[in-house]
Amino acid sequence: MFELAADGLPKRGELPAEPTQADRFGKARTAQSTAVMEDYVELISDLIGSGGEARPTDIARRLGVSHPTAIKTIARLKREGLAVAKPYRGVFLTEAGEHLADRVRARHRVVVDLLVAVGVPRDAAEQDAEGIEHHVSDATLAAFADYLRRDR
Amino acid sequence: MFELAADGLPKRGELPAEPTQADRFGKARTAQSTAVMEDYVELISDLIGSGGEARPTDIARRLGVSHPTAIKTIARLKREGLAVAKPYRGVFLTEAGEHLADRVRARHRVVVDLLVAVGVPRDAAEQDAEGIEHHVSDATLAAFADYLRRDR
DNA sequence: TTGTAAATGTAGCCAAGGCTACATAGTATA
DNA sequence: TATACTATGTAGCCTTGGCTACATTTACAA
Ligand SMILES: [Mn+2]
Ligand SMILES: [Mn+2]
Ligand SMILES: [Mn+2]
Ligand SMILES: [Mn+2]
Repeated sequence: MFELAADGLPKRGELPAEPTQADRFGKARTAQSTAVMEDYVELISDLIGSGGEARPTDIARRLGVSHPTAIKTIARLKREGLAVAKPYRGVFLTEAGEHLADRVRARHRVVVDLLVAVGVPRDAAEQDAEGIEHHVSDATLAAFADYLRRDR
Repeated sequence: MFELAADGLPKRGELPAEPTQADRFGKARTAQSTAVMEDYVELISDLIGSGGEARPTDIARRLGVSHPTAIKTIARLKREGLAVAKPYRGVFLTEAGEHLADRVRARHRVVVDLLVAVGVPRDAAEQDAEGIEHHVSDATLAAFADYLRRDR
């Protein structure tokens, strides 16, 4: 079974060898696994930025999930070093969490703007961006930003 | 708790009332839950279309997952009426599965083309499309197609 | 201050989608 | 045909991210 890439085509020789279809699917799965945490840190940052505090109940309502679900995901954020929270006090972001929130928010905005710029109706753009954003790589994000700069 | 939308803004009165942030997150989660099945039916259709048969081992290798994982997901496809398979025979798509595969394949192509058209490098476009495609609504897809028609 | 409502937390369940280890069935070859 | 390799299937485990039901804590108002 050597000398055959996963898509069935013969390898052309030396490495690095272009990414296989399996690589692409794997990366898409990885991106997906970070999507929930990205939405949480973005939302927590927004809540703190506007109202002052991010309570689990508010987070749950805004995300449309039950409060135990929100609490469990917040526990994961803490485990991963993105947030801190003490019982009955609000949730706060660590430095790492803030940085992630900033990047996620910027990317969200660029994705919506790009969609609108190519003609997607505002509502659909807002809706679809919520999922699309988590699969936009740095290279694609840069291309989107370039396009928007050229376009306007 | 009446008269307040989930984002804290007062409702303007009659229905339908614009989608809340919670609605958007919810729909993004729904889209995600269909992503794996979409990739499977597209791949099964491709394998049958080119080689003639879609064996669980080939499916697993192309997706970059273990074969038990592939078999379990194929079982789900059968449960949902998208595929049929008998032990030690290949996997086949039902009418519904074929239709889904056709739509998914078309959408995949449009997404890649759109990304390339706005300036995303080919590699990044191929990669990111694998995740993005599952979050592109019909409205957005139509806008993409329009853009491509205008553009070229 | 005391009583109630809201917020928070805990326990325990589920399905999806991963995995490894092992068993069985088919296929090809010596 | 006997044997070995490959493909398929099964069992059992894990994590994520949902949920409901119930317990506890806090905040607020009477
Ligand atoms: Mn999102
Ligand atoms: Mn977002
Ligand atoms: Mn895909
Ligand atoms: Mn695809």
